[in-house]
Amino acid sequence: MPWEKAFDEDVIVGRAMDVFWEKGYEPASMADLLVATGITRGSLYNAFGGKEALFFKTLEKYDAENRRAMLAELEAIDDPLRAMTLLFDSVVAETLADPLKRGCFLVNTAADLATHGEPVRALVRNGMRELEAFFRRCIEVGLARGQIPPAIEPATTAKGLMGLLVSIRVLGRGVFDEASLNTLAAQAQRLLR
Amino acid sequence: MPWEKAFDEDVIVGRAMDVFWEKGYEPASMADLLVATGITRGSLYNAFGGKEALFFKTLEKYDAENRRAMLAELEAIDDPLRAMTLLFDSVVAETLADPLKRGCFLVNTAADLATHGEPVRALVRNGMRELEAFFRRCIEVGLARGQIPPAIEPATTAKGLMGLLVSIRVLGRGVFDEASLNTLAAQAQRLLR
DNA sequence: GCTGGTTTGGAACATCTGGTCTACATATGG
DNA sequence: CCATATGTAGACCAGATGTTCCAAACCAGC
Repeated sequence: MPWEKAFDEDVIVGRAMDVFWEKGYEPASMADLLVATGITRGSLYNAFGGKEALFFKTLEKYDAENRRAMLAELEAIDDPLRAMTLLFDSVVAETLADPLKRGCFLVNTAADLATHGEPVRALVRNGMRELEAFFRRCIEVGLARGQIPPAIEPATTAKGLMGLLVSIRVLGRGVFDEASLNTLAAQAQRLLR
Repeated sequence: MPWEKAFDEDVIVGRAMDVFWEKGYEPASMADLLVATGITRGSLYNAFGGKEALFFKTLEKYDAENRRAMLAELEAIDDPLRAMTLLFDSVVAETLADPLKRGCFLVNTAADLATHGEPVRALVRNGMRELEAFFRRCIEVGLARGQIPPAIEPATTAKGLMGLLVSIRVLGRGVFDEASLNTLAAQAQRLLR
């Protein structure tokens, strides 16, 4: 009896993601979302429930397609030092390449956590925890292979690297120029020596 | 012929600052601002011109009373290493002490720069530049006094320290716990060795 | 004690907010 | 081929948004 939807939910979530990513939660209006997605109010509320629920879905999608996907790619690299360097370089390159200076959707949301409810907070915390865990694993492997000096502590250094990565994403939104962002990435290397 | 205002502009800006600091620009409504300041619409528009202009004034006040004031205090300390350590420890302590987890008004605004016009962007950039300059001066003095290894480059290391400080302020808003924030501060020390 | 320029309080405004509701379209199961 | 369950379109809603406006209150100088 049902009936096949006239749109692909995932495509709609993707378009809504662009809006939230660029503007943030509050400044993104329903009108913006309707124009960007191309569907009508009725369909949007029927399919997603409302602005907040849609936001959560967009954040989930971003987390899966950007953070998760990138970390998965990097995990596949056998050289942990190279993987970490590549992560920093990719993020800097991505930052410079985006004329809209949207930064990282996850980090933007983290900087604005007070606005959101527990589900969003949990998603952000989890994403960050996994990023930290990625760094820790890389360092541990690097230590085991003798690529990293034994004095380096995996857990604490991982937090430091994560901090620098977060700062690249924040300061990349209009405070720092290209040279300064590259300097930040280089400072991350120093934490591994 | 004029007539003395019934309120102290600076006090009003201070109260408005609390609202913007806690909620951010967009989510802070005029109604919020009127309640918090205790003045009426007419007075607010007459005295400040509007929401955007008022926001700018609150940011200026924050910059002067928090960032500027703190850096001035720290400049007065003769030991540059101690000054930098104190800065990190103070920021961590401040972060932990605030139950509202408001973070740093300047950093919050930086993470959200796209929302704002050139005046705000310039103010944020300037504040950040001065923070970086503070670190650089500290490092230079530390080098001259032999407290810091000669291999340390002042300009690049200053950017790294700034990055870690920014990340403490961002992640302190609900992502990291006390131990992790202290770890971040400790990682900053490692950039000076 | 006027008078002139300001400030104040608050009503009024147009627009926009996110959200609901209903009439209609559509495809599947019987 | 009809009944039904679901999806769509978009009118509609109440309330909030930032802003404007103006009469009344006010103080300083004449």
